[in-house]
Amino acid sequence: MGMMDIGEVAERSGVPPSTLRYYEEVGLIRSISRHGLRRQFDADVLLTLSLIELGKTAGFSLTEIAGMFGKDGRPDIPRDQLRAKADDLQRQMLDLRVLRDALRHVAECPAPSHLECPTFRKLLKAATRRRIPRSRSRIGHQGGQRPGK
Amino acid sequence: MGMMDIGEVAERSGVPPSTLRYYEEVGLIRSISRHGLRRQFDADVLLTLSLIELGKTAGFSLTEIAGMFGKDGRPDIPRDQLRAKADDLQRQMLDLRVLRDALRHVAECPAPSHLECPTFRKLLKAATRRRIPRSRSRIGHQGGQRPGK
DNA sequence: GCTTGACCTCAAGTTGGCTTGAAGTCGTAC
DNA sequence: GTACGACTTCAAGCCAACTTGAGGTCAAGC
Repeated sequence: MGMMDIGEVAERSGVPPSTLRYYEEVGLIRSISRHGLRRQFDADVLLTLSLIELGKTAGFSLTEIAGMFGKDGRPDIPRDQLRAKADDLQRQMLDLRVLRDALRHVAECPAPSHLECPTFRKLLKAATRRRIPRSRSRIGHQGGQRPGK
Repeated sequence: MGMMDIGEVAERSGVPPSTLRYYEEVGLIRSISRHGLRRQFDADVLLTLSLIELGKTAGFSLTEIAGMFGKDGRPDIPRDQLRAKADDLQRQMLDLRVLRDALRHVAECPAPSHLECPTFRKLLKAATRRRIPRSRSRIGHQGGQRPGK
């Protein structure tokens, strides 16, 4: 039960085989052997995949994710940089909160154009004040976000 | 002081002119007139731009952002969809929290491979349990996130 | 032993979000 | 009145992150 073939991984993780092959190609995951031609993965790959999904949700590029945890869960990045990343995430959570509040506001407020609504402007301005010159790349294509969006 | 030309907008917002033109092309912002050939923007564009940045940080595509607020701050989306988006954000904040904790853990934990560390696995599994079949696109993307840096 | 179907490889295509480059247009300062 | 430099347009290019397609392989079931 330690080994699963690519189809099973795909089904269990929801990540399509083409993507799994791609992830392997770029070194994010590793297949442990072959059964005929078929890739066999260790069950741990599922955990790695959730880590990747998590990182993508947070707006990191695949390269950044690879760097954070390394392909075997071994980080390539010095501790203080990791802490800095964690702090970035903290800030990003605040941004999300603002956006969430903004959306909730838009959903309730009857003003025709929200840019004219004082409450809305206040929400945004508070966020803007706090904002830092973005260090992180484009998000997606991040990239590419999304990537990836 | 209501009007700024594109250069000033670029400088104040940190968004390059090429991007501003692109945003206008896709309908995210609007120039109010021209001075010669030069686009002139209403000062409100700065607020719209922070809204866009906020949305990108949250991993939305430009299209989604446009839909949420409309190009004049008029949302094109029914209220309950907006609320649903807000709830998505809420969930995303939880994801960020997990990732943040994971990073902090990686920064401190001496285990050589974190996938073997029980604490780490627990963190991830908790997140995995909670996860929902992703409705959202890429991120990042870019890729951003795209990501394309 | 042959068919089936899920896998394989490799190259090319796609999408989103921009950026770059060439060639041209203006308003302002001199 | 001309030189400058910041703008303009338009087409093409670029990167990330995949997906698609053509053509091939292989093990398991019949």
